[in-house]
Amino acid sequence: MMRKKVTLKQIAKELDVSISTVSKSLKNSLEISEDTRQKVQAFAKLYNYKPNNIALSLKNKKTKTICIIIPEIIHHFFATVISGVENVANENGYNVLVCLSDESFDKEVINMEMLANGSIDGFIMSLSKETQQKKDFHHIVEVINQGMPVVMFDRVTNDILCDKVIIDDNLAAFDATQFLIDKGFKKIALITTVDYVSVGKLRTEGYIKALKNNDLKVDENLILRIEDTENFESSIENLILNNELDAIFAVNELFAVTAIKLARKHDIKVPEALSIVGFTDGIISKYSTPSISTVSQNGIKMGGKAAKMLIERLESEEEVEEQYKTEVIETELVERESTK
Amino acid sequence: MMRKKVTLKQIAKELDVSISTVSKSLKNSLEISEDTRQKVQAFAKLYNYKPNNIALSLKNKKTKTICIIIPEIIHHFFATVISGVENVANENGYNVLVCLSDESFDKEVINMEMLANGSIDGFIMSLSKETQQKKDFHHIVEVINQGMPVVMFDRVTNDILCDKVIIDDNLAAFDATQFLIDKGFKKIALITTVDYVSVGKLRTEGYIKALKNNDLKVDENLILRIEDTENFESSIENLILNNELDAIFAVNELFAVTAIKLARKHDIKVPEALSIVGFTDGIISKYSTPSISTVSQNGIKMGGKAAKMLIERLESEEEVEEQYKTEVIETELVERESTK
DNA sequence: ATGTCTACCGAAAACGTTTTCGTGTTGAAA
DNA sequence: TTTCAACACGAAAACGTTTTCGGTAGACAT
Repeated sequence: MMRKKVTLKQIAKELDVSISTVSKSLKNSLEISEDTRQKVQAFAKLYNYKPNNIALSLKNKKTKTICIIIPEIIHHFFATVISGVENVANENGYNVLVCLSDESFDKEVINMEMLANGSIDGFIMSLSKETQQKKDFHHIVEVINQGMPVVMFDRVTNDILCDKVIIDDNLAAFDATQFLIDKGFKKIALITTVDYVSVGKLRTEGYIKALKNNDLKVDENLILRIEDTENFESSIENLILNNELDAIFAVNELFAVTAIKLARKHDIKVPEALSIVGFTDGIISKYSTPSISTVSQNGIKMGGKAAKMLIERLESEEEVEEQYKTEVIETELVERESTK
Repeated sequence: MMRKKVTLKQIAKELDVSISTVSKSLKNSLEISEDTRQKVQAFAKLYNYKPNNIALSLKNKKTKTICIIIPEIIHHFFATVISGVENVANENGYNVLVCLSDESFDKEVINMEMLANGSIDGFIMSLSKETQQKKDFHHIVEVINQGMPVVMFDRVTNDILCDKVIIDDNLAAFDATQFLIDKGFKKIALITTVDYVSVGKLRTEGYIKALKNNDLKVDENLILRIEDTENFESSIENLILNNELDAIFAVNELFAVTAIKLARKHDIKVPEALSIVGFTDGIISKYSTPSISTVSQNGIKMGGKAAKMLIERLESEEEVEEQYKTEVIETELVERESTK
């Protein structure tokens, strides 16, 4: 019952023809007589012959596999990106290798070096926090210099020339803040990350720009920058208690939902007494109570676009080079129950 | 600046030695003189030589890659499983290819056939709903018969002999129901899936067993079986309104959180007037308000175990065969705010 | 008999490794 | 001087393909 995979060589031997003949027959080459072709094809079908992908990869110098490196798969946003990548990759006959950097620089480097040796045709990646902090991108540069295309998404850097797909974090944050201002709120706090996280920094800038644009003064006391390792609950609690806030703009779901929880803890009603806007339209925003108004970044679309760009570069054959593009995926403010 | 990967052949030519000599030198073979070794190694380092993985795969008939096929990556539980798989895979030098079946039988088949031709060393998979419904497992049987190991997890089937890792869905549901009974609740409803979803069926059985065990009668009106495509909100709403329920046991997070939302809509307070227990400890349960008491199935552990079993089989060399094991991962009832 | 054309097929190279086996050179022992 | 081991290295096969380039046989015309 246990039938190992059959190879061209075995078929050739069995049928007493050459390997070439078998190969050509299976490809319906006209070089081979009708008779022989039929015979070979019948035999191949009987034994369920399928060409060995590895051998093909070696010959073609193409693996039809792309790798996506992300910091965390647990984050809903990254999961949707993978989903988007997988979709268009599959449509184009590519497989997707998933690597998790775990926000670690070393893991990112190891993964890239390990795979840049023929295993895959190209990378799609979002930088780990540690990499963004160190600003060390040599591993990426090296890969690109070897001629392997890289597409970066979401957490990108200007220090690397390659295709990118991002959202306009600055604008999205600007719009979200403006949305709160338009509702008449004056004291609008910001819960953000430390500045080395590229998207956090951009969103902070957007927030500030919106305030200035409306002649509201920027109060540093209302800006809470949260370190990654920090236990941030008490910081947020203080922010809420020490200021009579009208609204909060949080740069991710977790910060937003935590703010809601802590507000409720102190009997501050959301949205009646405090409005909250988050960032990233994930599970939390949709199912929390109240559900959270948030900036939706379409991960599926981002992943799909990134995959499309990568595959186009892979198949455009030979280096149109230096025509790197940065695609901006539009965001959308979805209004839910946490704002009034 | 653009330096393509260097091969043994190129090094050999450059240094005017044979390919064999280069290969052996890099492996520090004693066959080669100290002098030559140094020379070759220096040159290789200079040109950043790394062996080509594809060539190695072809030679060794091992790719050091395993594939995990899941129905959906968006589901938090599956994301955690991937995370677990990735961890132990990486520790053992394996890469992880992720395929999404999208709950579709055809995609599952295509993916497996596509990859079973040398691209990977083994599969870890959870069945798609459609596959479970059709009960057609020929693609999996074929792969196994080719000698490629398969580990199934979570959504498994008795029709296939292979390693498996599951939770005791029946027992977990039993315990959850018993937990509600112990609190003195009599009218306990069940929100579950249709029976062809293996885990849904098992959980339903556990619920029934617990009721019977406590001499509570099983009321079919209190059992809501939800079709996949169905818009289930109104069904749940009816369930809640037409019965004076004490508690609800839901077989997944989504059902649980929806029940909470609908109860609140009709001013039924959770947990004061209605207690709710869910299944799967994901984002929703943790961050919903009230947070949801739920059966936690440790996805990381499940994925890790599955990967471990697969890798052990891959490396145990040659068919200890037919010693298939089924590992049961223990679950845990985490008590939160949705029960009193 | 010679030449040419076509139909059909096989040998071999190539992709990049690893490994077995052989071979030539050296120096020392007999 | 002969013999033999030790040493250093290379040739070649193998993994499974695809593809180019010949080559042979027969048919037909000259």
